[in-house]
Amino acid sequence: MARRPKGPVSDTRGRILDVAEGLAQHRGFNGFSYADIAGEMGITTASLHYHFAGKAELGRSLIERYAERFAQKLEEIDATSPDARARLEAYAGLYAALLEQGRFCLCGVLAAEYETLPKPMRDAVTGFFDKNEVWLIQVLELGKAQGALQFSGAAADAARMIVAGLEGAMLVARPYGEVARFKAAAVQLLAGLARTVPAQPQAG
Amino acid sequence: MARRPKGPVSDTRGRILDVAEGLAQHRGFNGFSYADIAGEMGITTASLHYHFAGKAELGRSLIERYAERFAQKLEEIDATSPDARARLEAYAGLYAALLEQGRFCLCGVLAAEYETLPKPMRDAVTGFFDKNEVWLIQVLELGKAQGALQFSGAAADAARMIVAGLEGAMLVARPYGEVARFKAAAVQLLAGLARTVPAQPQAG
DNA sequence: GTCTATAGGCAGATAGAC
DNA sequence: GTCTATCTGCCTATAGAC
Repeated sequence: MARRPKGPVSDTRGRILDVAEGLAQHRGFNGFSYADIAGEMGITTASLHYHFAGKAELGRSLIERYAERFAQKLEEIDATSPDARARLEAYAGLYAALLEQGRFCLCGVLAAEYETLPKPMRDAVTGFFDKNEVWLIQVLELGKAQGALQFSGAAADAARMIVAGLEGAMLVARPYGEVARFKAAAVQLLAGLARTVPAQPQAG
Repeated sequence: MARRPKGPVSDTRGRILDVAEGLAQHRGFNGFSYADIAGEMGITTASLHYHFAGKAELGRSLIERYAERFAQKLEEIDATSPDARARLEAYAGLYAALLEQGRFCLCGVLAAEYETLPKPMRDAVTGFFDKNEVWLIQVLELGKAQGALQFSGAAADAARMIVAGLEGAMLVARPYGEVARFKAAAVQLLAGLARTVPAQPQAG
């Protein structure tokens, strides 16, 4: 498993996706053009059309590669951290790492312009969130069984709150250009799930 | 106070803003054009330019009106709910009401395309979030004093988590078109701040 | 695979009549 | 205040040479 469908055949395709991903993360899908990609790469827009029939197809590939890589990182977390709480922190760490690279969650950005996206891209975006949710549910249920995590209600609701909280923290941190804003919100968010709270141990 | 700078002089200006606001919320600022507004209103783009010199100025007016109205609603909450927890719930209710009208937070959408926005719009967006934060800090500190709310760390961090959580819940609910998704996440979020938790009273 | 050249459409914006 | 007419520039996309 984990074998790549495409080898490093020409890798122009990959470099196009690299550039496009950065542009999409920073400017949104409606905020960049083929000319922007071509300009940054030193090629022409006609060349881009050789690799991707149109912007819609490029966009779909963009999300699919992004989601694939994200899923790989989740697998790595599973393999590295047996503890549910550590897994959650590593999960938040994926978002923080993005911000520290001066990037943002591609699907968070695309969610904001969801209605303008071509259908294949829309499906890929929800697919990404669905996968995140499934993974988080499994972590949350493990954590509950381990006695390391607590939450009221269904694991699915808690999972959605985590995705929402992290995506939102990233979204709001963006205008300020402050990674610290994201981190403070993330800590605050996960603190609500930790069973042993370090702060005021107010026995009722 | 609270006197409007402009009376209902011609109100074409206001109707333009109404239409543009809906378009911006649904498609993002880069996802609609003067032609879209004009088409929806049954006028021409030249007429739009009479009321707003350019799209940048229109955008700035859009945010300013939005922020003004939001601030008014916060004042109404202050006047209506003396209790801090009720205020927080009313605050989340503002977001829920937007979604139920099939709308989204204008500034949340704009935050996602922040880097592409003209400078005056960027300042207006951060101004909106700043105002939210200031209001929330005051509510959180009141709640702490009342003994109705609890949170670890600074009130400012908790405030930012609330804004992030609600904006994120709205963002992620959007691709699914499910208001319930937002509400579940919001409840989950505020539950972490309530001092008396209704769920498992697990005395440790 | 990459190029030049170009099509056809839409963007934001302006001049000037009414 | 709203219109017609028009400009310039950028957009995605294609044809066809190399």
